[in-house]
Amino acid sequence: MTIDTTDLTRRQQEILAFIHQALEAEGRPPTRAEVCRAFGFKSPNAAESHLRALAAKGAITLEEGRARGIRLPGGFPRRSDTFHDTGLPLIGHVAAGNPILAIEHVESRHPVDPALFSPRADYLLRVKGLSMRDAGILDGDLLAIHRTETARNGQIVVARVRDDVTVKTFSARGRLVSLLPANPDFDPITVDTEIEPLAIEGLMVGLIRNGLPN
Amino acid sequence: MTIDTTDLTRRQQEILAFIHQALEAEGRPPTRAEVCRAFGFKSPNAAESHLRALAAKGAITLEEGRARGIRLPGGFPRRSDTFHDTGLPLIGHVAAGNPILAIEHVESRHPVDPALFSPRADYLLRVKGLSMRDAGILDGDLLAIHRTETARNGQIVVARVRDDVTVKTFSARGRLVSLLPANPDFDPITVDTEIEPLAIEGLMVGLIRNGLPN
DNA sequence: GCGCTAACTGTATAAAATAACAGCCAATCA
DNA sequence: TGATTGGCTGTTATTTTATACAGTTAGCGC
Repeated sequence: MTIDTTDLTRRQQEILAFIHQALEAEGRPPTRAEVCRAFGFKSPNAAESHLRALAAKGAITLEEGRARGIRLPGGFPRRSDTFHDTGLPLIGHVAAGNPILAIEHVESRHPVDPALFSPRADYLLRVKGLSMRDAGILDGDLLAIHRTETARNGQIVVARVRDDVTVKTFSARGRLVSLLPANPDFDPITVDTEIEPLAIEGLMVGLIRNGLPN
Repeated sequence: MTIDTTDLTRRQQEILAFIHQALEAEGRPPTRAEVCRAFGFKSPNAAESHLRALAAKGAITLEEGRARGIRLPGGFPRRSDTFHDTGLPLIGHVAAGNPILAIEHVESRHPVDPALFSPRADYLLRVKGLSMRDAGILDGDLLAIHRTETARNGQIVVARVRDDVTVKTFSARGRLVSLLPANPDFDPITVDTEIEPLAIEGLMVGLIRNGLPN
């Protein structure tokens, strides 16, 4: 019994791909809220109706009343095949307001083993600018990012503040969170998390630079 | 890196086994309530305290405030063996006087596609020290090296001077060759090539950093 | 234009799940 | 003997998550 994905809409295919990716990266299915965050939906019902549609077409099954009750028919995919032949997705231009992992943003795939990094890398992000220069992160570098929503002080994170995505050093003191650049030419960003939302998109777990020095 | 299960109690091992089993069978970690049902506990706190104990011993990690937030450390089942034959050799301690690519020095192999870099990488070299800090090369980084014996000014090279191997920026003026650090705390090395032999071992074509900052 | 569907926003609420607090009992160890 | 630890019961507050209901907008076929 195979799934016929030809009758899935483009968007539904993206949602399905995200579910696979979440299973791969997190080891468990996403919640409705996590789907919303990934795609930038503002209503949980957007995710809900997509999941219903996928379930109606047999692409997934939904367990009623259970947290993370999304299941893939034919069992849980082997943790290896999905990324193995394809490598890590390189996320390109992260346009403001857009979900970081939307398929449209996958610029290419790089033949890098996610297990090269620990915790494992979920995707690559191309750095623009020199705001983390003194941390050895230069313009054009690829950052290996592990998807997570929590961070500890001193870790370098991908953070989203009001539809703006940046890479900075994380530093929290109570409800105040500072995003520190590693370059005196740039100013820290401080956010009161009870006033402005701050979302951690991921944790830098590695770096890849390719090319000769300019 | 394996988890030392010898310091887990019998009951804790049973709980851990159940978590593995749930992940295998359901494709997601169990909730406290599901642990209770599986073991016949009448209080969710029974499961909670077992999970806390397992987390304290490093057998699992717990994500705070997340449904089914149990994770197995190290991401998931390791499969670093896959790329073993295909990856790039990582050259360890480059003993003075020895050819850099002697088999004895191959510390390990890293699952990296040589074609990720251009020109293609032939091996990886682990950087020691901070003499190239301002070029974004930090202590512990892996440099992707393309074997060549020639270099142009401004390129970062692996050079051997009198049985000493270093990574520096190449700069030639006539018969004088300077190896320039990218850190004001270090001094350039200048060599008169008609007096002292200087050998270029290779050209830096990329960089890989894995691990969290600090 | 009309009905239909996909793809959402926005609001609300109940159920599921986490996580804290206060205990009890038996075994082990100093 | 007292202190500590593992392994639980019982209760409850709070957060997370699922899911229902009521809309909006845009495109597509007729």
